[in-house]
Amino acid sequence: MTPHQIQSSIKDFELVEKRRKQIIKASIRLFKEKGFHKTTTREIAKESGFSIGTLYEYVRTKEDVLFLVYGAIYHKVHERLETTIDYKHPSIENLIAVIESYFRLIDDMQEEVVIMYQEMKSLQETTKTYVLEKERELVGMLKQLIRTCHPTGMTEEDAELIANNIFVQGQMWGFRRWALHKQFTLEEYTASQVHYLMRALSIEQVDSSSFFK
Amino acid sequence: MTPHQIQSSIKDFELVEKRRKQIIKASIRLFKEKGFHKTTTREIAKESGFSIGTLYEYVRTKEDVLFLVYGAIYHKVHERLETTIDYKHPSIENLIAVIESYFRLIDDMQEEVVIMYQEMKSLQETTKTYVLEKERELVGMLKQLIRTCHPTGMTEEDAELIANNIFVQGQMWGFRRWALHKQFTLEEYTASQVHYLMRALSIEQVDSSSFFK
Amino acid sequence: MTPHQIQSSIKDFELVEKRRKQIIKASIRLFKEKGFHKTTTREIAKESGFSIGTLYEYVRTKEDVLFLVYGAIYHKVHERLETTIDYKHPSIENLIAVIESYFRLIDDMQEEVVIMYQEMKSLQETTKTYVLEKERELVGMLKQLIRTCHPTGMTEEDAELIANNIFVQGQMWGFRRWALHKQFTLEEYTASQVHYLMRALSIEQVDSSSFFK
Amino acid sequence: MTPHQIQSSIKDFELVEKRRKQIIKASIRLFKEKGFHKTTTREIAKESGFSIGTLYEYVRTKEDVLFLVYGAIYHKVHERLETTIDYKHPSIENLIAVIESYFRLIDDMQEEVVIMYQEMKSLQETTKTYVLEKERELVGMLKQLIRTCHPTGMTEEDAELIANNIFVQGQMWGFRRWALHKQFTLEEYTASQVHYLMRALSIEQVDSSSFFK
DNA sequence: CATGAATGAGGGTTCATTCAT
DNA sequence: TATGAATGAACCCTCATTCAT
Repeated sequence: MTPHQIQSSIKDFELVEKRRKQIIKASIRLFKEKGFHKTTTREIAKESGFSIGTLYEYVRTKEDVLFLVYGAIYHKVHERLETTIDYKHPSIENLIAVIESYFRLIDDMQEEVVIMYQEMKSLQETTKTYVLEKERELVGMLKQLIRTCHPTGMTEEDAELIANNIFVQGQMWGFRRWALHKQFTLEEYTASQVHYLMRALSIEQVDSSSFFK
Repeated sequence: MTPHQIQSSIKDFELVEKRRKQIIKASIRLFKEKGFHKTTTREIAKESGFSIGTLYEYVRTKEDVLFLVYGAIYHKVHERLETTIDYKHPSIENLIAVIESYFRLIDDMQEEVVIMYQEMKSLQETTKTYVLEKERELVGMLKQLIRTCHPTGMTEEDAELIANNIFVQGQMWGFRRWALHKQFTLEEYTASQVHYLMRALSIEQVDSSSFFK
Repeated sequence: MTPHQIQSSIKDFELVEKRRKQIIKASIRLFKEKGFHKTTTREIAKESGFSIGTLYEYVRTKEDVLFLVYGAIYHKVHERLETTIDYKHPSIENLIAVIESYFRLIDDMQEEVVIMYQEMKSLQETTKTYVLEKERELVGMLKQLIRTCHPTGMTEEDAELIANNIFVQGQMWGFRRWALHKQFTLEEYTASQVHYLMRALSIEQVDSSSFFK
Repeated sequence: MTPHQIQSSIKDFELVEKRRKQIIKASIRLFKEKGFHKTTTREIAKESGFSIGTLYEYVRTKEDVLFLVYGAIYHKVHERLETTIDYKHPSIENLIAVIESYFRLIDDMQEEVVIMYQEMKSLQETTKTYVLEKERELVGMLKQLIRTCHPTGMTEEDAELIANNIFVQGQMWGFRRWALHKQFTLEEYTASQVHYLMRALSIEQVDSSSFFK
């Protein structure tokens, strides 16, 4: 199941898209503030700019709303990775660029990241499966890049671990900002993590990024 | 505010302790299964072995229960770090031992970790403050060890980052097990993370741990 | 008020008739299956072959639909009695023929009968009045026939009672089929009821009907 | 499933009985007036004399309430038949007495009878099965009496038919009172139906009942 | 101290009806 | 005439919390 398959009684496809965007935007705003459970469907409807009845024309259940939000977040991340990864000429430089770009995206979406981690238990099995699938896909993209760009090659497992580390370090910036933001700007955080990553990968750090000189 | 300050109408302090232990145990079992929100106070009372009325003699609100659970979890982690860290003779070997020990604890408490991440938004401000305080304390312990054991010294910031990384990598083992457990045993995971950490810290890996040879 | 007086915003009378026939047909199908209350206006519109908006061009409220259905059912029964009753030469034979014919109609309309009995409470006062009026009219037709065909005459009350009995026995075949259809075919049921009726009326049963020999 | 098996979260069995009696009484009052569907659970609670929350301590769903009502009605009828039927000395006189007694009961419970017929479609399969089962049982009691008391014996089918007729004629007095009560008192109605029944059974009417002389 | 019956605010969802296009 | 998106009152049910026993 994907977010696009959520049933709606509205026939006009473009309208569905438009309204769902409204719903997603409103929901993120609300979920950030109060969490999924404490947000009522009425609030979602109101913040979306229409009535409760209308909300339920575009969504079957409250959980659908959460699913829509997940879908939107993953879509954003996927898009970002997709456009930044240089599949044709994988390189350490590209890996670094991808990390920077990914961290910057997370910085923009800080709260969304928090939502993702907090509400997974609220999903039913089918939707949870989809979400995990999506996560795996994203991590897979990083992993692939790591393997192909590493000069001496890496085992599947090592690449998996590093990819997960990078992925989570990105999210960390979102969900542990109370711990990190006092000491780091985004740029510093990124630079440091990249720095340690390069060392971990035993790669001579080059001046590839604008952050190092 | 600390968990011990939660008000109870019962005078007998030991009884309070005993009952709260029952509550915590029961709650963790239930929260693991269905999450905090979908668990009812009635269920908590029943699983704890007494009536709903009695539950409310030892706790003022449902949130208190969550707070009690958080307190118990932090206590466990704190205790573990406390007993493993060798304050008198900090060393890389000790750091590795601490990491191993911490990861092993997380492995035992996998679900508890999930609970922590999922329900923070449910906490009210005062309790949330306490929880973050506690986290900072735990990360601080790691940070301190890292700084003191590093041969050439580290900046405050670098130590903070590394400590956070380690802390989160531990939790990762709990909340991303669907991604990691297929490829790694706990031992492999620990070994790999330690391996990369050592490289990141530019430390010649020694056979200090039972996991390396 | 009669079903024909239900207001419609459409001017074209023939179109109104046509659309209402569609509505009635669709509604009966749906009411049979799920009852009036559990059938939604949207479903009625869809099953009728047009949009919800269109439905409301031909009907003012959901209750109007029910009223339309009642009207159609009564019309059918009325028509049947009308064409079978021999007003000019009332006779026991004709009474029997009418009963047979009526029972056969009920057999065809089993579910419609059920609908009638189950949803009367849903009607508002004005429509309920109409429905009861209609019932009285139908029973009156039977009653008239009974009085005129009885050799020795009957009191008003006795005829009323017998007419009601016959009327209800017909409906019984519809709404108690779970009890009756196991033991009787329609023919057997009719024959038996007629048989006992004749005895009750102290009439020597003749071979008037195809069912007796 | 029987009404007694409806789950309740209340442990005190006697209290459950008491509260359910209140619910049944209140519900009958309301269902009579507005029908099952137009009666809200809040109204039931209020009329029962307690809060909506309390209602749901004694009943799981609104349908349970309907089921409780059915159960109560059947219980009454069953009890009446049970105490009136003379199993040891079945006789025409006893049959007549039973009919009189049954009709009188129906007269007392007129509205309840209406409820029964109108809301069956609202029952889910399991409860519907129970209800039909109960009906069969009641009709079966009448049938048995008819067979055993008839001087020359009757076929199974004939007894079934007559029993159903009697049963439905009783109910008729309840649900067609708009048609019958103008012309008959209960006593007259009973007398007439018994009169025709005796003729139908070819039994010389005796002065067995107080209604004939 | 323990019990569990009672409470009622509030939540998710439905659906008859309207009205601009 | 026909459409279908929009509306919001109202429904059923849950569950944290209280309090008399």
